[in-house]
Amino acid sequence: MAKAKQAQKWQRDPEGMRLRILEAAKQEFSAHGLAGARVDRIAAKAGANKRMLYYHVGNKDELYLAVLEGAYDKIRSEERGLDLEHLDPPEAIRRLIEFTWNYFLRNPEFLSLLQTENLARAKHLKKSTKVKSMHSPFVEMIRTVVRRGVDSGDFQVAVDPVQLYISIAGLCFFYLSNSATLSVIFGRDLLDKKAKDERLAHMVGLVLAALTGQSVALIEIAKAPKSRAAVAQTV
Amino acid sequence: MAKAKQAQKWQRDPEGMRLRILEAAKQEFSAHGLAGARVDRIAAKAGANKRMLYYHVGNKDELYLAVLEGAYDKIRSEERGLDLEHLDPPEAIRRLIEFTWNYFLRNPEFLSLLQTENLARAKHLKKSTKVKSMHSPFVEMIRTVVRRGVDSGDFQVAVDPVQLYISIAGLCFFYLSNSATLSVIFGRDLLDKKAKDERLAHMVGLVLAALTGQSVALIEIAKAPKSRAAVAQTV
DNA sequence: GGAGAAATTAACCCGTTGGATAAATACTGT
DNA sequence: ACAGTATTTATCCAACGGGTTAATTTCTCC
Repeated sequence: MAKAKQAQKWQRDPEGMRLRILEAAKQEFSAHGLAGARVDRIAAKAGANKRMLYYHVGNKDELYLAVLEGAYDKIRSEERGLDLEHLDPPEAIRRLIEFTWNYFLRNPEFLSLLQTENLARAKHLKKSTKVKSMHSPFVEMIRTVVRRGVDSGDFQVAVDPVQLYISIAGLCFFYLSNSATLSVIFGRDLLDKKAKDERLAHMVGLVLAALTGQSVALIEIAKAPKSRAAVAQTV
Repeated sequence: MAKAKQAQKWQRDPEGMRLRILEAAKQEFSAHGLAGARVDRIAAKAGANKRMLYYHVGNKDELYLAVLEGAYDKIRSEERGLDLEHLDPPEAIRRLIEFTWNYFLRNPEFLSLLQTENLARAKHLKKSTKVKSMHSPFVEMIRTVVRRGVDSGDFQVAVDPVQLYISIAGLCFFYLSNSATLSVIFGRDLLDKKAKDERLAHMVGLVLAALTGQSVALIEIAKAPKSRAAVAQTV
């Protein structure tokens, strides 16, 4: 048995163990939801023992909350790196949409976790002390962009930054988190490369057109020849 | 015990029983998800016996699928009554948004069910033969509206009806289905009357502005008199 | 009014699951 | 090298949950 050798690899490594547990838990919770998640599977996936979860993190609920907090922590910290301040307003909005879209694409477990937590009506999140304090300065970042856009004349109207953010997140989130049922309903694969490119173009066009009033590059549906066209068309 | 009397009320009523079971199951599944739902609770809520579920519908999965199909059936049939054909395009879009928004508000279990099913990557829905055939002529309805809008000059650009529908649904869906976590994050109650009114106005403004290019009535944040600032300002 | 089918109930079965107990093993400082 | 602590493992179990078996009641139609 190579067991001995393997075991050696991470014997007595509390930090690493905790991380592996959280990672495995993230996978499990996002794949099966809170009730569907199996503690033993998490343990197995983490190369650990069930008892370890309780030792290092706590019971199932605490484990779940830890995963959730970690997920929020991650996106908030990436958001902080966006520095929309130095872009001209329309470009800043475009970048915000692209970031959100790509983040959701890169982190599908994040979407699942949010869905799971919302099905529970945020019961667990409400208990979190950490998350509340994260209240990212993100909203202010957006508010500033909007204000600058209005001042410069790029935007025709001042939008509530929270509404705008929810709209952008919603456009991205719904498409991705519901792609499974939508694909069945509409009979198209919404996750192939072409479809995703089109979606991004559509969203950027929609939001920018609404803000600037220029339907330039609005919605690209005027499909071109064979290429993914998807491009817009100035009207 | 009034038990005897009560029991009399719906003794031997297969149709009614099936309906009560499905209704109870809808509640349970939307409240707890598939894995979290408890067959016994459904039975109790339906005023039935656990065995009855298996007798009338089948096992837990079949029950779940039946609920899901019922939910889709309901929204599709209501959608058919929209007759957007007789409205001028911008008005038709406004009505579509309002319908979607109100339907989601009136049927929160529908949102939960969709979330649940998407967490399962539509595993069950794919097995449904019924749902696929429902592929509502809804998309065509929207396509027609868009085409008319372009022809009349109301809309500046032709949008893919599926993208448009997903955008509208997404704007409504995300706000409502994620209101629990969003409320925590942003520290506002997103479900009070005022917030909901603002949201509807925002969405209508956003979509219509994008389509027509008229930012008129874009984002209505130009709230009235005494209400708490946060208001917009037409620029 | 009674035979047979349909509907309903009560009781049980048995694998699973979250969690707990206690023992073993590795590491630390002295 | 040894006492004490931190980490890990091997088992156990009581509760629960989905599903089944078999008996009971109610209806229907003759």
